[in-house]
Amino acid sequence: MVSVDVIVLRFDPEARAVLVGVAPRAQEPFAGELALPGVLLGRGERLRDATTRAVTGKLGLTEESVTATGQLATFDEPSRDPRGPTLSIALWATVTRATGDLAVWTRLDAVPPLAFDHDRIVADSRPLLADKLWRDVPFTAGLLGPEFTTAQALDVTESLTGDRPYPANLGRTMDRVPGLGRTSEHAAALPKGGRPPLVWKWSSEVVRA
Amino acid sequence: MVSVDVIVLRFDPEARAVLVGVAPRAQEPFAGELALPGVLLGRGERLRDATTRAVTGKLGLTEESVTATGQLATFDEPSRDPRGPTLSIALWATVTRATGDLAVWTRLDAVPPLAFDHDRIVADSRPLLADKLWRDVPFTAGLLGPEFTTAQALDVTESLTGDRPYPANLGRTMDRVPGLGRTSEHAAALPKGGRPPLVWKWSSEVVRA
DNA sequence: CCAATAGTGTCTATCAGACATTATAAG
DNA sequence: CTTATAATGTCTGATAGACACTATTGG
Repeated sequence: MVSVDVIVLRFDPEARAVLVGVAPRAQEPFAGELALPGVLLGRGERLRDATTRAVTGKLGLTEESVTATGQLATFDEPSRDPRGPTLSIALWATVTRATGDLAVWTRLDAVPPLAFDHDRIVADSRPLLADKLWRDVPFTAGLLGPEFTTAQALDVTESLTGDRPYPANLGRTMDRVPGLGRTSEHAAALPKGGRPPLVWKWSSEVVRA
Repeated sequence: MVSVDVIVLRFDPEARAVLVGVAPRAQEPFAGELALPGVLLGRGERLRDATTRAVTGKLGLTEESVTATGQLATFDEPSRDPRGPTLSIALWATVTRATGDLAVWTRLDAVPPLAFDHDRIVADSRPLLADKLWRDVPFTAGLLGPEFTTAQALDVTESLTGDRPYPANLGRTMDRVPGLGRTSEHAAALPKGGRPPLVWKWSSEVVRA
């Protein structure tokens, strides 16, 4: 018995934070409690397919809203599922907002208690996710989307690593990310005033338009 | 069906290189061909236990010769096993020389063609292993043993990363590894002359004496 | 002494961290 | 002009890379 449990991440520009998608469980065990979206891996099924199946089935998102996926680690505690010993392969998925969204979105830095050993999965995975930012291009592009502002990049970095870098330093980091470049465009003016932030874009090889 | 395939590593001071333990397969498919030691994961079995089972069963080493283990990645290509779709969880194990050794030891930088998708597992895992050296303490200590010389540290680094660092620079790296320290001891004199190398040791919290 | 090996001091380039200063917007 | 936000120039300290020089052994 192998289950696939997914840490679904989305950047919310309004909340200025990275959110994790969880959902109340429909069945026992832990019925009604919040849990990471997970499915049992089918025979011969690819991990990538099981990941989108979990995201669409348990969170109600569409297949197109999944922008990137990847592996995290495997959890093998035999007592992690009260129904019997199961292996859990933890994966990440980055998604965009979609219609039919049934998920409960919680800030990555304040995930509520979850069913099974999902608290542990989230806790163990956080440093792995923080490490991917600006290093793993599909992850970073999936999370931030095809274009974004410096201010949003700061928010995402703060959500994942726990502290906010200086803008000048983050700019240097981003200049070294392959496929990412500054544009001369400025984003729309802010509601409360202030200088409009610069827009960054991925080259066409990295993200499909 | 979940199989556990292990990259078994041992440092050979005579060969001055890191070696990988493989063994000819006893059964079809791929009978007679070299392969990584692997076993099917039992129901409720821990990955760590399956790893030692593979190392002792397929390579003939003893349980005590396994000094450390850990995860690498999961391979899910459905056609990787001609008997049908299986998942392979790749793990690493560091071992010491043991009596009853049935393994074929090949240099990590010259692994011969292997059965299944094991060539791919080795290729994909190499950068992961190189990354662990001097960063993952159990891995490094398991590979080098409780004490070792600067010259051996250079050999291991060259085997894993592909190039040989300058001794002064590697010394600085090692000074920053928690639990590792220089001693004032010198190793035995070398056969061909030359200054005897310094000995490094792990503190007692890191390795059991 | 010479050949072989190892250890150490130090110069340089690069990078991460930190701020002060300047720029652009709304009210 | 004030408040709010963003961008940039630049100083400092840490680290990685490179290499010359010194040290210790066997023959």
